[in-house]
Amino acid sequence: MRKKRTNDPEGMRRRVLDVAADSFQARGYHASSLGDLMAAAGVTGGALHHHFPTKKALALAVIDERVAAALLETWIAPVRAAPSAREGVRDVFEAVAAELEQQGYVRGCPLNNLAHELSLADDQFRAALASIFAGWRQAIADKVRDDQRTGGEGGTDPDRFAALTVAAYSGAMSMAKTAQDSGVLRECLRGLISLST
Amino acid sequence: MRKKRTNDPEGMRRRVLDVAADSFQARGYHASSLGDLMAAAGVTGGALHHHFPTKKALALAVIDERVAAALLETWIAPVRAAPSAREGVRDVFEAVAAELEQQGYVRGCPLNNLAHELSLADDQFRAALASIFAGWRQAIADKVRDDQRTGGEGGTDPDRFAALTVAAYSGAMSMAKTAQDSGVLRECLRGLISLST
DNA sequence: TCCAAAACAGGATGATCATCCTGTTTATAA
DNA sequence: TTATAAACAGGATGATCATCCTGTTTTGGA
Repeated sequence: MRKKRTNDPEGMRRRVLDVAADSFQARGYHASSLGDLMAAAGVTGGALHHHFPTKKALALAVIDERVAAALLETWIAPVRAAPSAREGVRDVFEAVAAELEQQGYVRGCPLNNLAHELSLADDQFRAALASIFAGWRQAIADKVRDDQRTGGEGGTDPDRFAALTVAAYSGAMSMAKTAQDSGVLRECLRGLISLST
Repeated sequence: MRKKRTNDPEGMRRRVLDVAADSFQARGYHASSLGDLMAAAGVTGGALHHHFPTKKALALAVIDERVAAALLETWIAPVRAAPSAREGVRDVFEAVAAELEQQGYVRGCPLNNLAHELSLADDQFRAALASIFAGWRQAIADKVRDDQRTGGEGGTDPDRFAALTVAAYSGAMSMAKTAQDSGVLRECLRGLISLST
């Protein structure tokens, strides 16, 4: 019997973060036990504790590295790349709605899920989540300002539009998750569009 | 030493529900231990178990009796009593914002807080919360239809307006809670109004 | 008055969970 | 090669928690 082991700190860290991000979104922070995460990731207690000394440290890493990245990928980057803020917002709503429809269930927005459970519990959690919200809003507002500089988009207040968009999306996802029906997303998008044209 | 005790089933049930509703909103369902609730309500384990056999039963009672009642009081009744749907919505937003400003902190919307934590965990929770959301939207949509019947309110789609309003409010409260700043509520309200006039 | 059921008391129990601790193995740099 | 730290293993521990159980008191009806 040969003994073999290959140390792979980055890979192990990544696997734990993958499993934790998934479980936190599906079951929430408190309902996700470290034992479950260890089993799901195929990681021992010692390894987990080495990379993340506490559960809180793990959650902060999930927020900083996974939740922020997910928002960048599904919202911020597409809006920046879109021809206009309004078109970008519409496309993201529709893309998310389409994805939810084909997967058949709604787990909600990772940012909102964690924000509700953690922002009152711990100020470090709160601050980390708040800064992601702020970056989200700013990306949309900046895009509106860009549109205004290059001719389009009349007198829309960029910050108001951004706040309303983020709020409408977050709230729509809340309802979609609770009803397990992504139709609300499209309904809210139509409301946003029909009001602003 | 005289022994005295006055049975007060309704009062005891009410006190437990008060404490539980408060704690569920402030700390969430999982982070609220029955021991804490017992201490805060001044109730023994036997009494608690007599009125609510399980923690889940307690939470369902909180949802059905307290969360639903809170929404009726702060949203549905004011909107129904308002001269128009739009004015009702605006007044509620402003009333809530004013209340949050004077109390100095934001605990979020009880319905949304519980919806995020519980709707994926248990289908009975999910269904109870979803029906409250549905009633909320319907009350607003009905008010719009009333307005249209009595002359006002042009071609606004009642269901779209209701969905957008509830989503915007829920999402704005999410952000306000995470940022601990009620300003977002007013910002979103301005966005809603400026788009719809 | 008497009795059965409801209301309440308070401790027991077993399971769960996050953290910690003591080792062992692998990588790195001198 | 060797020393040192990082990476990993796996069990121990103590605390917490929801539920249950046995017993006592109160209440309302017969």
